[in-house]
Amino acid sequence: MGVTKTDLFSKVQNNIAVAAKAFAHPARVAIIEHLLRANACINGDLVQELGLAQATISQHLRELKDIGIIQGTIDGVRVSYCINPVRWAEIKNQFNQLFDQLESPNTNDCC
Amino acid sequence: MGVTKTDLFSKVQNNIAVAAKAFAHPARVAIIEHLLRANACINGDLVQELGLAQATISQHLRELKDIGIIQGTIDGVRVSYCINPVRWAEIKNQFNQLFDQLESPNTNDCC
DNA sequence: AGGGTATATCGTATTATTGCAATATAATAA
DNA sequence: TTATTATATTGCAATAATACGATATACCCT
Repeated sequence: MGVTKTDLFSKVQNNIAVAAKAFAHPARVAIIEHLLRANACINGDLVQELGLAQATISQHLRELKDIGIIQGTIDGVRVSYCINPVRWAEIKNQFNQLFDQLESPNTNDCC
Repeated sequence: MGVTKTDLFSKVQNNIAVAAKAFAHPARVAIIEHLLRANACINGDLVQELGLAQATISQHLRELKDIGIIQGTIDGVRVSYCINPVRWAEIKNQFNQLFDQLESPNTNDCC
C-alpha cells in the first residue's frame, strides 16, 4: 500500500497534517522565512537565495500555494509571492490549540 | 535526485522540518491527541482507537520517538507512551517563534 | 512580429513514506 | 517450561515526495 488512510481520521486531524506539510521540508521553511523577512518577494529571488533549481522552487511554491499559506499575484513577467495572513492565522491557531493541550509539564510525569 | 538537500539549509530550518513531520500525518496527530487526552497510554489502546494495523502504529510511534516528541517506558509486557514535555515545549516555542514573525495582518497587504 | 526574461509544467529518476503480514523479541502467567 | 500477550522488527508492495533538465507559457520591450 503506501496510501494515507485519510478516512480513518477526523477533519481536524487531516487539516493539521496538511498544514504541517508546509513546514515539513527545510526548503519550504526557508521560503516562508524569506517571505516573512521580505514581506513580499519573487520566485527569482528564491532561486538565488536557496541553492535549488528553478523548477524545484516553483514546485515548492505551488505546494505552499495549494496549502494556502502563501499567495501570488502576477506582476508583469514576475510573480509576487507573500504570506496569506488569514490562512497563516488559521494555521497558527490550529497549532496553538494543539500545543496548549499539554498542561503544565509537572502534571505529566507519567513515564 | 529525490533526496532533501539538508546541507543547503540552516540548522533551525532543518529542525523545524523534522519537528513538523510529527504532525504531518493524521495518524500521528491522532496518536498525539490521544496521548494528550489520556496523559499516558499504551500501544494496544491505539490499535483499538485508530483503525490501523499494529505494525503500522508501532512504526508511527517510533517516528514520534525519534523526533523526541514522545517517550516510552516499559511497563511489564506493555509500553507506556506519553508526551515528552520538554521536547514538546521546545517544538512549541520553535513554531511560535515562526508564527509570531508575521506582524499584524494589515501590514502585509502586499498582494 | 521577434527576442528576451520570468515562471510554470512535464517527464523522469531517485529516495521517502505508508501500510501490513509475518516473524522476532520480551515479559508474564499457568 | 510452555503458552499467552504486547510490542518491535523485517520484508515487501505501493504511493508520495524531492529534484532537475527540458520545454511550454506568458509578459515585456524594441
